[in-house]
Amino acid sequence: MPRRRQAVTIKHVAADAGVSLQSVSRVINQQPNVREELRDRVQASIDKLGYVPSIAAQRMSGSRSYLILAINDRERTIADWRARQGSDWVDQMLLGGMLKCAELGYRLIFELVDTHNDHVERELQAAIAALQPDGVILTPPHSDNPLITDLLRDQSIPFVQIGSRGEGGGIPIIMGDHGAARMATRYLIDLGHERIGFIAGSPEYRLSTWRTKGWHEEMASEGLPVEGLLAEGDFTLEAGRAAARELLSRTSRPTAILASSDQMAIGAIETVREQGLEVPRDLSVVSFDNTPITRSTRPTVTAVDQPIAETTSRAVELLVAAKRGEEIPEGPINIPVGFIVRESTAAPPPD
Amino acid sequence: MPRRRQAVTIKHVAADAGVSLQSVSRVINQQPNVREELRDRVQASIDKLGYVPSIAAQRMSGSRSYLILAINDRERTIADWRARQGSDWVDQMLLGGMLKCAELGYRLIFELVDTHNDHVERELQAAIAALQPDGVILTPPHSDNPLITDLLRDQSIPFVQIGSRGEGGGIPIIMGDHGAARMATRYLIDLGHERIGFIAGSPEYRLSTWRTKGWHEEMASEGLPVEGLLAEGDFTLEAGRAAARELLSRTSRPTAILASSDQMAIGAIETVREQGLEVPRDLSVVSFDNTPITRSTRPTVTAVDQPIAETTSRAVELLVAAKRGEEIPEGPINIPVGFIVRESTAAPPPD
DNA sequence: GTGAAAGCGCTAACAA
DNA sequence: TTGTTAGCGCTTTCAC
Repeated sequence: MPRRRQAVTIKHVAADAGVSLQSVSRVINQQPNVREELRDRVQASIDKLGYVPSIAAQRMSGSRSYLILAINDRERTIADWRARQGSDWVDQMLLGGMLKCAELGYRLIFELVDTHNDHVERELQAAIAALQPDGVILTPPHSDNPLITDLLRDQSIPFVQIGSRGEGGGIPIIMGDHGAARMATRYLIDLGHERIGFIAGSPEYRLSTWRTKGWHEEMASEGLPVEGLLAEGDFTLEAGRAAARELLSRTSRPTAILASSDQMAIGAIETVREQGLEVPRDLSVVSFDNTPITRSTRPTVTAVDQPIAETTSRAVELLVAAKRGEEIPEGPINIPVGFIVRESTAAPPPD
Repeated sequence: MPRRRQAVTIKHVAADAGVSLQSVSRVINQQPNVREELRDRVQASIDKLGYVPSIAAQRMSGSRSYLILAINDRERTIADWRARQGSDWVDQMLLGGMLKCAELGYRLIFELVDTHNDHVERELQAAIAALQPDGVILTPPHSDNPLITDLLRDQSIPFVQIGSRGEGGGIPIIMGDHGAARMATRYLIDLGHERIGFIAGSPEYRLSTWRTKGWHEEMASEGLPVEGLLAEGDFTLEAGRAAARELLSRTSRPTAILASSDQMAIGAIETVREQGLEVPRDLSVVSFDNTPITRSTRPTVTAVDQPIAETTSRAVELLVAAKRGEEIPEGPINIPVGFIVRESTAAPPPD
């Protein structure tokens, strides 16, 4: 392989425009103190030669790499990809993140990091050392991992903590989990349900607690009981089945179930069906996530929509703003969720 | 923002091990002419200090960037992401590509490029100039775009053409479209079908032609007619509906339909149903792709499985091998497809 | 087998 | 407002 050099460098542009390297650099970086005439001349040369700065070189000398690193949990992500069950979390992150990055002249690099590894830090550190990103986007369950947040804070790399209230020193963004759980519970209450079961997600994810709390509060606000109506799962289909079996075995069985993931909701629906009941006639089901599968099952599933694309887009914006030294709003940023009513919910059966 | 420097550089390692920068570089790059004793000593320092080379610096001086660029069609990809219909093409590419890259010490960068743009070259050129990738993975419909292949060839950047027979000068990889279409057609013939309709994909994709040819040949091999049994679509659900309407309007209506995408198959199923027919009782349907949705519709869809992850994985291997100057096999590499039988196929109805 | 020197493309700091 | 200088971290010569 021949050693490949940049086809058009800043030198070519400088020569073509008859100015110094510095002036070209200033134009590229939209810095002040450049006369308009000179700026135009340089820009013309850039366009003419089709010059694009090498991010490697920019990173080498300057303080920016124009790279944003988005971190996801390796095990879980690969499992989702392999399962091919239509979880589009990654796609939605790319949708929001890549487009916003492109808009701002950045590039999104997607990385997998293993939470359940003693070497989380080493792994992350390696990615950081290799890429020198200008910012990092953390997703659950990494968002609140102190090994990770400490590392980033120590190196003063701006980072966003998605699904975190922000104890780690990063910029916290949440997708209204608490409010969403209340909203979904309220929807079921308004349909006439009184015994509403809740299948929580794994406690490793903070949002699990927030959602549980939201459900709990909304129930309490109506004076409805929650005793025996809470089960826990790990977001998987199988967990949904098990949790549903548990909830249905109670003497006073729920007429509705709110599940912390689409997969758990679908597992629950299957279990309900196995017990000779019908959704939504005998029991309503609402899920969290709103992945594509909610639209193709029978019945289709009423779901809380996680605004992942918008959240990631916002995350990129915030990181770039932080890098530029702009003001970042105080406190967790809350991206409002959606609620999509489909076929899996109805009024409870008459007693 | 403070100017952030590499925490541990090659200098630190060199100092720690008491050798020259050069020797450290040689160890990192596994070059010959290093005594084992020295190699071990350097490696120990690397591990101790947690040193990871900066790819920016590597790229600056050397000939490698350790970056592989995967190019997808912008418009189509974003439309898929927005539609949230569960297409997991991107995920499968990442699954195969990222894991193989990680294994080989590379990094996969995912990029979107607009085919229907006069500036394809500019866009691609910009990505190349900015990132200086060691290799590029082209996916349809980019794979055979001469604007793109010429550009890459001129710059002697190794590239893989997925879904191409390789006229562009890159490494061609195909996912057995021709054989897969024959196989699927054969499956239907063996079930007893004689009038098998085919919904082709848009001709912009070469694989559309290959599949059509495969179907045609298999039909011919049995002496079965194809007249009035071919319709064309653009892979979308709506196109599937339209194509199915067309096929069903023919005097001698098919008893089975082979569609070039899952979405078109589902569109076809909906149309079939609207006409008062039932799948698979009155008409069988087979699709190409095997995206998650095939498993959650009613009936579930029998499908040709596109081995996207494996293909991408292989693509990365080949690019790295090419970069190393290793021998690349002649002729298109064919990754075998799978065939998943589900509920949408059965014997044809009695006359 | 090992080390020293030059330079990749760009920007920060300073000088003019 | 503009240009000059000195590196960034690494690899490629080319000496030894």
